[in-house]
Amino acid sequence: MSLMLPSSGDDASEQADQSALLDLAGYNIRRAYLVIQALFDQEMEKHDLRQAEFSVLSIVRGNPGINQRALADALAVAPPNLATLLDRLEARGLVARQRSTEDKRVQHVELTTQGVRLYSRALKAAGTADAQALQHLSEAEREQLKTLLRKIFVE
Amino acid sequence: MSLMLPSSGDDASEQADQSALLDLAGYNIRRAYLVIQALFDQEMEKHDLRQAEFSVLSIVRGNPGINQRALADALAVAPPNLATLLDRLEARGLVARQRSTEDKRVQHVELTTQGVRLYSRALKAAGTADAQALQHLSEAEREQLKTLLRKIFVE
DNA sequence: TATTGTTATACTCTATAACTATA
DNA sequence: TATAGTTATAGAGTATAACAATA
Repeated sequence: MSLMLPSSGDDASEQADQSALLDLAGYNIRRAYLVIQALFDQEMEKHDLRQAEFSVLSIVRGNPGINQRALADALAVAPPNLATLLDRLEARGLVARQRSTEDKRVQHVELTTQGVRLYSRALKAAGTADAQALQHLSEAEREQLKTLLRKIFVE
Repeated sequence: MSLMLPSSGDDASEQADQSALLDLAGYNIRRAYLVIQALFDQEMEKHDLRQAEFSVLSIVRGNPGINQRALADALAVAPPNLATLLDRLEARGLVARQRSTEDKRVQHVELTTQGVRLYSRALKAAGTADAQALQHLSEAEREQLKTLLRKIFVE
């Protein structure tokens, strides 16, 4: 369609040829990531949660009493950034930090009752964003997509 | 393996349960994106190119004389950010901006000879990063992955 | 000495407002 | 009035160094 463009590319209504980039898996992943990220953010905004905050709630929900080190590892977040993340979530009454009695350097993190409630609603919202992003894929295709993606990030 | 953890999550060698997040396509895409992005950056570093700069070179290579407006649209980059991107690439002698004679507001962008040469090498490097990220996928799986991803970002 | 968590800081990306020059 | 491109700036996200408390 935009093959053999004359060397002038004036027409703004003309779409640029992206075939070289579309051959790269990395570019396709990035483009899909941007779409689903936007849908996700739109849903999470309703709960005043950012991506990283939702991930914190999710890991803590599935691993009550996890310490900050393990939490930072699971999230691939640097410890200083986790500290400020938790500051905000704690100030909102969604998580609680408790100093370990066995090793006083360690802090255990838990969801508060309010945190559990918000996470439950946020998880539904995340599912909604997912469903929107995947609306053109069959159930089998959705499973296959996840399977293929995991082959990239699981060692 | 980490199912039914006791409510203490002390052991730092223990991996946190991420099953709730792994059910979400968005999380799988993000994790895969982070992996391929790291490999890509590592390859591009050899050519002193950032992701956005590589994309600029690629679009301009396939659309010589494209104007900045169309280029910004294709890249999903805000015009102010494209301006500084092009400043750097132009200062390095990789692209050239030429004011249109028909509409003096418009600038056409082209690769210089040096830009073509660098892009050619960078494209190979991008392929290398791609191959590393996809090393556990068969050729058929790689094609299917791209097909599935495009169903997400093509409207 | 090494580790957990914190503070402070810096760098990159991205987004917006305000400007210019042209149309 | 609207558009192409620019400058300046502000906000996220991310990364590192230096520190305090504890082991």
